[in-house]
Amino acid sequence: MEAGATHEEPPRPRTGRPRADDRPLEREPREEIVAVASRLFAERGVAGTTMSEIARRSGLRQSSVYYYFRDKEAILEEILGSVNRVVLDQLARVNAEGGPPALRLYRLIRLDVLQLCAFPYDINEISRLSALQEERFARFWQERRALNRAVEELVREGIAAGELVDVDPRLAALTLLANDEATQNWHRPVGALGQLEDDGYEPEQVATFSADLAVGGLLRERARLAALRTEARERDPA
Amino acid sequence: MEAGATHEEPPRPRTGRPRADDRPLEREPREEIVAVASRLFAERGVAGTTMSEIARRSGLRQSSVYYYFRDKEAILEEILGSVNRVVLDQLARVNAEGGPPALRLYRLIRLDVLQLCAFPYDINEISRLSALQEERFARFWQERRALNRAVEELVREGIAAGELVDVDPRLAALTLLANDEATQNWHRPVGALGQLEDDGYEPEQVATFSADLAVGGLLRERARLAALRTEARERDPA
DNA sequence: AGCAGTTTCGATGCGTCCTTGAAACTTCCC
DNA sequence: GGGAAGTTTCAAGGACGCATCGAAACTGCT
Repeated sequence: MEAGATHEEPPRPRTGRPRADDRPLEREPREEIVAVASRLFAERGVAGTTMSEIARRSGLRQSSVYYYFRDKEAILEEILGSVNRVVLDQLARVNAEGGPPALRLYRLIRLDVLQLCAFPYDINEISRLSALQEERFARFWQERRALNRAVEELVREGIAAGELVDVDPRLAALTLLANDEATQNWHRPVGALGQLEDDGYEPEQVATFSADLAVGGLLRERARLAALRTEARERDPA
Repeated sequence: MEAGATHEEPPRPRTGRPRADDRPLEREPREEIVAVASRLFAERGVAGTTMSEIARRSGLRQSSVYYYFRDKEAILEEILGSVNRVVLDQLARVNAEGGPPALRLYRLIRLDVLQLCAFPYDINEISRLSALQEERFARFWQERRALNRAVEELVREGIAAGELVDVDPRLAALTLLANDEATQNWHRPVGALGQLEDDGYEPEQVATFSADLAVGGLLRERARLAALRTEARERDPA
């Protein structure tokens, strides 16, 4: 992990008892488990995903997963640890680059939806689970609240600058972020909401449309929207 | 149930073995179960709700629930049977009353959000569950698709009439309805997303804001929005 | 060769929940 | 009063999934 050897690492023999399932492993077992679990959680929900299944798809036996994670929720914790971080980082970057609030808001929404399409999760179920174990998911909620405050501030700035119509910034932030989370409900790479014949819209289309709708609904001069869209796409290519 | 006696029905002695829990029952056991389950499903999810808990809150023992419903999902089926029906009925009424497409769209969104705030459910979990048993939830999805098509048509009309900007009606319908379902993610009468300090916005505020944002984002002349809002509120008082 | 460290396995205990079946207690009607 | 029908309870049967434990199978070093 320290020097060189970034490509074509020769499959150095792993220490420890060999697996019963002898598929060659592509990445670190821990990462593999997280990737597999992430997908399954989104597809079937946390409650609906068994440790057996996670193990099976990771090329392990059920009990071996416990070598890497204390329990199922430890896996979830790891997944949730990065979800909001990514968006918060993007936000920081967008704010650092500057530009009018409306543009920054547009960019953030678009990026948020793209991120959620790539790593979907059911905010609702997360919420229910974390209600049971507040401490364990404290960080997730803390970052989620930070995101809310940031969007709130963005809206506030936009109003002050005369770019956006006069709305309640807090209510707007809550609604905008909830809408982002909703998008992935029906636009899922796999499985869910398959009942909805969603015609396979690409994440890019979905993200752009969501941003258009949201910012379009807040902008005083709708004519500016096209310019915002163009600039956002240029600055944040997929 | 046939004639008169709509108020102050004397608690006519029920036939059958008396309950261990001797609270007087306010409504038909079946209805009581549905009401209780509906609340619990929204609060903890279907998977997270036990038949024991449903029974307990309905004043019954666990196994007695099976006298009324074959299994847990039969209760869910009953709940989902009405969820979309209500909105579809409202839509039919709105369309019958006529008026410009933008107004009808505004009214529908507002009513939809109000309905979802009153009877929240996790569309995501429903989707996962129904994927496992397609037939049982066929009606729900059928009606959900009808709703999608109706909104699509509304948007199409609005564009044709020159009221709305030129968007993909299908993508718009999917997004708008998903957004409605999102609102209840954070605006819950009880429990969920409590981590989000949502300042107790009233359903009316939430619904109006959602409709403002959505229709505002589609309307060519944003100046018309205030009038639409006023008229919608008059025609559909809470 | 042998010991230490690492990774995995198989078996098992435990708890939880769903579901069923037979019996108990009630009112209703003949 | 007695049988029929309706409603509920108690008790028990399964199924299933989480989590733990001790042992097994490997590498690497001495």
